[in-house]
Amino acid sequence: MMGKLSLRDIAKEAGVSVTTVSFVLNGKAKDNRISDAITRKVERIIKEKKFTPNTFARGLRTGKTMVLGLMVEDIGNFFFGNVAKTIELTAYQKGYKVIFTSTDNDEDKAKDLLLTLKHQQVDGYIVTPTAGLNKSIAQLQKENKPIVLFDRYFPELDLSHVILDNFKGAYEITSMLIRKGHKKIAFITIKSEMAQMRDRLQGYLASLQEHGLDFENENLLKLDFKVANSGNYSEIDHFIKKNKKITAIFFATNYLGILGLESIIKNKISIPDELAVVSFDDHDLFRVMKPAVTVVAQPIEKLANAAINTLLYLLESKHPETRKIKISPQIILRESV
Amino acid sequence: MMGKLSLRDIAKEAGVSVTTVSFVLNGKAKDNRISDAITRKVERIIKEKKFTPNTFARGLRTGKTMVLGLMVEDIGNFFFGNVAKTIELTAYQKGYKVIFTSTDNDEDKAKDLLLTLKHQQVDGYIVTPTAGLNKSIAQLQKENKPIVLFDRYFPELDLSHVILDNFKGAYEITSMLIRKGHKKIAFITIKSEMAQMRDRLQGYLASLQEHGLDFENENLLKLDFKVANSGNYSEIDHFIKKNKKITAIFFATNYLGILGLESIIKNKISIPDELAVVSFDDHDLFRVMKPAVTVVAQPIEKLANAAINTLLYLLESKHPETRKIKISPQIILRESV
DNA sequence: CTGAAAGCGCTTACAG
DNA sequence: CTGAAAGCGCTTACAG
Repeated sequence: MMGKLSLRDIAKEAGVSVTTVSFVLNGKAKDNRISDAITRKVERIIKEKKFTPNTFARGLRTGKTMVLGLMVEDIGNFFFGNVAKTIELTAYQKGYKVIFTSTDNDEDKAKDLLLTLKHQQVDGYIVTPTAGLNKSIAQLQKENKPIVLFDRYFPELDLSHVILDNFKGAYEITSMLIRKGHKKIAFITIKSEMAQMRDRLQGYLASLQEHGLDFENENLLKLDFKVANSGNYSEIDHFIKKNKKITAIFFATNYLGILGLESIIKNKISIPDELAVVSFDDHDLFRVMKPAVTVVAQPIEKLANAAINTLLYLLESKHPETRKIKISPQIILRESV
Repeated sequence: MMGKLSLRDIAKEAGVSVTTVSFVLNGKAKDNRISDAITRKVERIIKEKKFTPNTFARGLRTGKTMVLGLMVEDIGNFFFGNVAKTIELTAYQKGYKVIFTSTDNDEDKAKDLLLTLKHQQVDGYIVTPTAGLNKSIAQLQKENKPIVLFDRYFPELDLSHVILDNFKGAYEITSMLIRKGHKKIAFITIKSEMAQMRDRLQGYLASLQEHGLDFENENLLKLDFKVANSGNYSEIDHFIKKNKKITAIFFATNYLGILGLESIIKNKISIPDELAVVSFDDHDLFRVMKPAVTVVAQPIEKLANAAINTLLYLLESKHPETRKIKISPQIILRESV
């Protein structure tokens, strides 16, 4: 009795053809000059019977699936989990479903997942790319699939993307440290070719230069991380013990910051008196701990909504243009500086 | 050129009928006595052309969608985010896609989302129910939809579920505190009728009783929380300041624990010397902070895999039986006791 | 202002 | 051992 209704049933009930019902259902009644009286009658019956059209018949016919594919690094982490949540919400309001996958920053896995999404015939993609994914993405682009890169992008591809203004965030927080009198500011980051990590480093360097400070190579630590939290604590610990001259440390990601804090606490270095600490990306820990840590925060909802709205634009526009969006980060001042 | 292939194209290429191709595709070649030679030829062509059958045509025809609906409290939090990730992975390996939704513990939203999932015609459900969702769930059950409740359940419904053994976790960690000599143990929880919160309280009470300790009402705090992190810090702060006699606090959820730690740190109470602290649910913060916090952890992968495997069993079995699974929690001893 | 009918790409009962 | 054909429930170009 439930879910077994078809257009034909509604048509019979209303005494009209399935064509008419279909037009009403799709808001094309006006365009096809269906009379108001009939439109209203059909609408009433649809409501009464709680009729919802069969997704598969519709998908088969139109080639549209109303499903979007979301590929993130790790749906289990705070940032991407909340991004997914926001995207899902907005997508649902527009009638789209979202299926998601986690790459764990593994290039081969990411390539596979992209193919899987393609086989699902998703209508559009929001992708947090791994390194090396540019070819697969370019292929998808060639097939005219609407696609939005998120959090990272490939400078060489002319594709819509939504990213944080990493340069600006790093620049501003470094400048803030300098204004507070710090001259020896360490920067701890990961070895990565991805644009967002490069931009953070550039922001740090630009701020030093602009303020007439020399960059000292011994103040830069580049760690070998494949995945967030895979981390090796001892290198950071060693670096902190060795570099007694630095008065401030800027961690380029939150998991680096957490590792660093572990080391700083263990070495009984007092924050912020002996050492000021700032980090990219907010985290519960930074907010709750004493002293709380100053961060460059990513406005999650803003980023997520920019991504889904860009994708919806690409889907709905006949001749869409590439949109490249940079969201300004938000500096949250806390007690660690 | 891509994705435009149909059964007919493969059939033409192989010089057989679409029927034959369909049988091969669905592993029914043997049953229908298709010759090995032809089977292999068709398989080769399918592979060469990278043919994948149209999901919608298949769904329309079979009524199966190969999509599962996952409804959690909040995909953005650590626990549910990682549950979703594990479920997604196992489901994909079995050829199912997963669409997810977050209820934010809002009963009306949950009801709505359940209907939405139904309209998507998902093949099965994994649901973290909110209070008051029993009727909607019962309705779904009446329609013979495979459904697994997760994290919480309705004692009055005979439905498959996968939950943590909350009673056992609370009982064991309370007993551990008592063995360490604590006699005044506070329990801070939320006002909730859901079984899992009740079981935690019961575990705490049972342990006190078993060890000959009287339950004292002033040691129990029940807070009015609708959603995780909506929290009102001042009540906890007030409770901690007021109850000077307690030597240990057991927080019934991790967000309560985090709020509590904020208060304890602010009041400069020393852990574990003046006050031992334990919490239900692990969290990054509990692991990293000094002193690290002892917790009753939920084995996320075990829980998630039990849920998806139960659902797959319900989907694949002709006459499935209800499965009610309790997973044992894991006590992680850290420095806070 | 409205309807009859083709066709999207599958699966499967039936016929041989 | 294999194929012709119906039908799942829609959308829409076409005819009136």
